[in-house]
Amino acid sequence: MFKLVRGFKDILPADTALWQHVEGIVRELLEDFGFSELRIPILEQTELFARSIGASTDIVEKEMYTFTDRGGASLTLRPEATASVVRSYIEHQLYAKDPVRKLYTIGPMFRRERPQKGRYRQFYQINAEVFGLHDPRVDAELILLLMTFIDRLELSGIMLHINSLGCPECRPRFKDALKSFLAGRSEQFCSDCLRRRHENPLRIFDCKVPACKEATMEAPSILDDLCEACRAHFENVKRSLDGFEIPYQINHRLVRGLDYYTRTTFEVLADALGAQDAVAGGGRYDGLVKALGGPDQPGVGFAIGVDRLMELLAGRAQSFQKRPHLYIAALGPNTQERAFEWVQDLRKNKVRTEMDFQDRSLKSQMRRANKLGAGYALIVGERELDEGAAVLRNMTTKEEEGIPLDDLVGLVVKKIKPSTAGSR
RNA sequence: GUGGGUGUAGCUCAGUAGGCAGAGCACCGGGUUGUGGCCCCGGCGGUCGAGGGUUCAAAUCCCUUCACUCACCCCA
Repeated sequence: MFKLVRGFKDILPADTALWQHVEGIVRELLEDFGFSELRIPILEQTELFARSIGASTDIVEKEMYTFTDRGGASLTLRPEATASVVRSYIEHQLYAKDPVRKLYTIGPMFRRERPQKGRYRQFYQINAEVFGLHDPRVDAELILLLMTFIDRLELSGIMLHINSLGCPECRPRFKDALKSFLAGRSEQFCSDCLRRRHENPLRIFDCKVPACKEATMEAPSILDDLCEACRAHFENVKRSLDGFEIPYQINHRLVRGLDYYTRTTFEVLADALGAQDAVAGGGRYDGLVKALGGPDQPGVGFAIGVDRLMELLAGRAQSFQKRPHLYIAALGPNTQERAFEWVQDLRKNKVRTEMDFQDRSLKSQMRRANKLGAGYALIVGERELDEGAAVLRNMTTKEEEGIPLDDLVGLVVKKIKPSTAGSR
């Protein structure tokens, strides 16, 4: 028997209605905020990711699905979306007509990590990116969009963390300060941190080992070392968030995994999740467009981890399942033939209709109507054919009434349609 | 890549001094010769993850392997 590839998963019919619902909400919201959808491919040249994410990051070094295609090119299944969006923005010169662009994209990403709760090798992200604007209000607006989305899903136990990572002006300065702080304390850190100290010192703040956490308590904070422009930017973001009345926590230990981030960074954490508790994350990446060969245009964006979001919504899936409006219980071959025609005509009228094809007992058919959650059952056997009227039963009130066969479809549509608005 | 936990019916899981593979749910049928949910009865359904070993006898003991899962790493 064939099985799923490790770390990959099927999203089964029981869950797809919920996925569609969530995607519907976010699409509507994004478009209200002025975003347009961009559909990008799943494959890119490997070099794109090495240049954007950072050649020495774990993602690029050991997690990408990279292969050589038959023409000899090195291609990679995208591990994230921003690089592709930027590539597209540059390649099609979307900035030429208007440098200010708000783009979103939804789709799967691929990273060959060891799977665990909330982490898959193929996972889904909703990405939103804004190009061409330096204004800190744009950062805040993006966060507002994200939190509004979370709000609409009625999630609780959610926290927003924000930080600033500075810019090429002030971050190197801070890195040096941090390095010299760490210099004399190597015995206080775990082996991972000692490695991080060289590769990406900011990552030390991310360590989960209690001793490391404690050892960094007195470490310098990037927020104290920001240059004047970055400080002002961060203050403005906070002021806007306060204006929106969005609660947030300033977390100077918040670090991004990808190299391209500058200034504002943020993460949405959910305490109902396990170790992988970040539902969304993002920030500003002012140098990326230029670094990838485009004009010197700034960018801000975020990614929502859809799989993790779904984990938080688990249990709600059932209420989004589509249920038939009508189940036709037909008894005997003659009535089945008539019923088959009615089913098609009713569907043309947008009445979700099901019937039985197995010539089963009325009891069985009623059971099935009930199981499917049908709003109504239409019962028709030889007796009804003779009398010229079928029985329409309301499955919740149990009320029954005769429906003349000559205009059955029309009458059923009239009878059922008005009440279907709220039914699923 | 590292460490822990778990693999028995479609699902959730019982089942060790080694001795005929079980329950609940789900599914199908019946109780009601034409009316669903509750109840009752019956039925369907398993190479006990895989391979090897010990034994008269292995779901159970031993070895190997695979998968799933949680955590580390890394990250949405």
